Amino acid sequence: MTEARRPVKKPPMREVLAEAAFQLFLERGFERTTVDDIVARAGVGRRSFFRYFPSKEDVVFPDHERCLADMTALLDAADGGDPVSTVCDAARLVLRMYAANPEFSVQRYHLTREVPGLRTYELSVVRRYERTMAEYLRGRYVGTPDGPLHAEVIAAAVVAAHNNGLRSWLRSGGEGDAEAAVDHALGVVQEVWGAKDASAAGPAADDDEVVVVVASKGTPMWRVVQRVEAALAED
Amino acid sequence: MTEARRPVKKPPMREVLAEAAFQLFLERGFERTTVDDIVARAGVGRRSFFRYFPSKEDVVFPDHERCLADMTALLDAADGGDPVSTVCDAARLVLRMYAANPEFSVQRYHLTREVPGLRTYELSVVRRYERTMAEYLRGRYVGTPDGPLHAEVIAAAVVAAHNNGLRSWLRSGGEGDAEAAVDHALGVVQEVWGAKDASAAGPAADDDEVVVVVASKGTPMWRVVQRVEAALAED
DNA sequence: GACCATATGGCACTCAGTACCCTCTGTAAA
DNA sequence: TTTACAGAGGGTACTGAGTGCCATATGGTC
Repeated sequence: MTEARRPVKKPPMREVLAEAAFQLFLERGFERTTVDDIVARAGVGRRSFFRYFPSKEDVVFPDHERCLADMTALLDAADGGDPVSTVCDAARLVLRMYAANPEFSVQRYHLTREVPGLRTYELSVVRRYERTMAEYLRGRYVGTPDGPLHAEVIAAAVVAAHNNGLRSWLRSGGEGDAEAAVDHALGVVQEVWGAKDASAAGPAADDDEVVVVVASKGTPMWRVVQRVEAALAED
Repeated sequence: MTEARRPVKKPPMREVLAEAAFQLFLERGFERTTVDDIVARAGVGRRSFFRYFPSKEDVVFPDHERCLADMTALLDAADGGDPVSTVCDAARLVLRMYAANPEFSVQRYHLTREVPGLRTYELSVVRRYERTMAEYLRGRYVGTPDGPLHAEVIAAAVVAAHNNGLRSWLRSGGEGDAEAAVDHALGVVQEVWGAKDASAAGPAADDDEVVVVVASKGTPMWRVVQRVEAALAED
């Protein structure tokens, strides 16, 4: 058996296409760039483009498919623990994908803001993350009253919080601390919906321990929640 | 030529097109129906279709544009009161639009479930409602810490809750009580995020009144919230 | 009648996406 | 070596959505 060494001869066509497409999108805009323009710059046949990307929009989000798979794997592997906390970890997976390529993410952000077709496409991508999280939560909440409802509301809240933190980082040009922004945003959701990490924080406090909260009537609920949360967090 | 007699009452072309299109979508499916099929059945020119509907998908959601305008008007006219409660009222506006034509809504629901293109389009529509609500909340939360974040999270939660109630009604074939389903779902969100209607429930309780809640550590936050809320609601 | 605005139809065009078939190249079996 | 095979990429023609432009009604006004 003669094994021929195989030095990587060509850069993968997928990357060549994505690179050429992104350059053109930045130069002329998404809508004024045709698929023929892309394949011309990439020096390949038109048919090849659609072999690697099912649509022109897909080339703008080349890594989401893998990230969604990662999230599914993370949730499948998650055992016990606060469901909301687990889902927040799943959201952080998406953030890290963005943070891995700051300049690309920022450019894509501006591109997506301007092109309605890309905004819509991004929505469908985000929706898949949300559904994945909601599915996981639904499994964790079986038997509890309004389990599916809670699952969907919490997933939506987590996604909204994540996106808020992510966008504020993207608006800053990728300069600030993305993790911190998202952690803070997710914290707001966890304060309200999370079971608090009592069960995960070492020896759980006795169930007999109690906290007392005093509030005046009419206080906005999330203020009450913040105080309750603070009280429950005390050690 | 000499055929000058035309007592046609001029049924609005928009409705004629929407009717013809929906019939065909139910008969052959959305993707196997071309715009040419639609205009042929409607007996009008192809160009007229795109005059009334910017895309083939739009004809499936002919009333959302008006509903969005209604929601904007409602929020513009809203004064004072609990912001979350106001936004929930805005969501109920959408529900009532669906409930006004149960059979149409149910058929459209099944159509949308099956056709990816329609699902994506619906996402973009829902997103516009969500942004409208978030925009309103952002205005109401100016000056409060993390106002924009709260605005987006609450809007997302309200939309998710609304859609949960709406979908459960649609799945039932439009038989049950849509308002009740959505009210219950929105109630879950309001329990957590709402300021409770103390300021809107007649003579507000004195700010000096207090409630005391006792909870064991590790209690899921929303259980705590339910009890706090119940306590705050007492008269 | 002439005049004007609006509504509609017709036609041609661009471009995304698909189906089908071709070539090329490297590999394994005869 | 020849043959057979497989997989990557190229080429062509087609469908169908959406747009621009222009011609043609229709209805109202002076």
